Amino acid sequence: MPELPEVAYQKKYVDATILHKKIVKVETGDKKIYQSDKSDFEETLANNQFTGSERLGKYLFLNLEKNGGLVVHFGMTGKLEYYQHDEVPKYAQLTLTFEDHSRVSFTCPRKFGKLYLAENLAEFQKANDLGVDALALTKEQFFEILEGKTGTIKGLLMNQKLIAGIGNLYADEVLFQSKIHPTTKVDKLSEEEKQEIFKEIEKVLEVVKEARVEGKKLPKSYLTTARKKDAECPRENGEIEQIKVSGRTTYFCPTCQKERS
DNA sequence: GCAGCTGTTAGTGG
DNA sequence: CCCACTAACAGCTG
Repeated sequence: MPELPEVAYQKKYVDATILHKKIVKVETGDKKIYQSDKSDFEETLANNQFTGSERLGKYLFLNLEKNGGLVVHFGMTGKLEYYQHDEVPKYAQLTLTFEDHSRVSFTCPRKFGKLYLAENLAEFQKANDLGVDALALTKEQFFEILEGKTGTIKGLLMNQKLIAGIGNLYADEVLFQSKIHPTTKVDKLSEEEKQEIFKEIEKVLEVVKEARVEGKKLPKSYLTTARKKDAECPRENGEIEQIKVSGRTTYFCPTCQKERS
């Protein structure tokens, strides 16, 4: 459940399910998920309640009535599940029982997720060196971030310290929509190309977020729908290629996205 | 059986 | 310091 659009969906989900209910029981799981002592989480959450939520990049901040809030990072497989029955879902790493007997579990099979306690989101952002949220990014901020960078554009887009919220999938999508080769060095981009990438960051994330939140499919013109070996380019310009960029599997169309010499 | 995967981080090396 | 690459984390899928 990881990149910005999927976390936006989780935000909508918790807003509709777990707010304003008193937490009467806290059950914690594997210590590695918890970024501070489990006892701190138990003490903070018990007899408390969530009053709202905020998203920053791939992180979800669940505001508590007292003592700050709970921050969730979903890793690659984490999600929040709200339910009324007794069986706790498999791979639950945190389960909260509310006064009305309903429950929420943070499940995380691969245990790449993380839970934090924080005073507020701004403090958390600072403490964890997170960049500006990809959907709050202004053109001026984006151009400033690009200034003086020498690495690949894909590596930059995925760097959470610079821009928070874009991962492997949507970095590829933004570059496909912008018709820019993923290994293009940032200092080789023209002003028009930078402008185009900025425009597509906002567009791609809005379109995917809308699709995730409303449970709709992605447009056929999206690379994300053709993200596998031997797939056809959505613009029918040949076969999609797979390479490694910044250590991550990368899909692109060699015809639409020309490599820089 | 084995490789690969929507994420992050530590370590290495250029 | 910046950047690229690798391995590691753990479970599931093809």
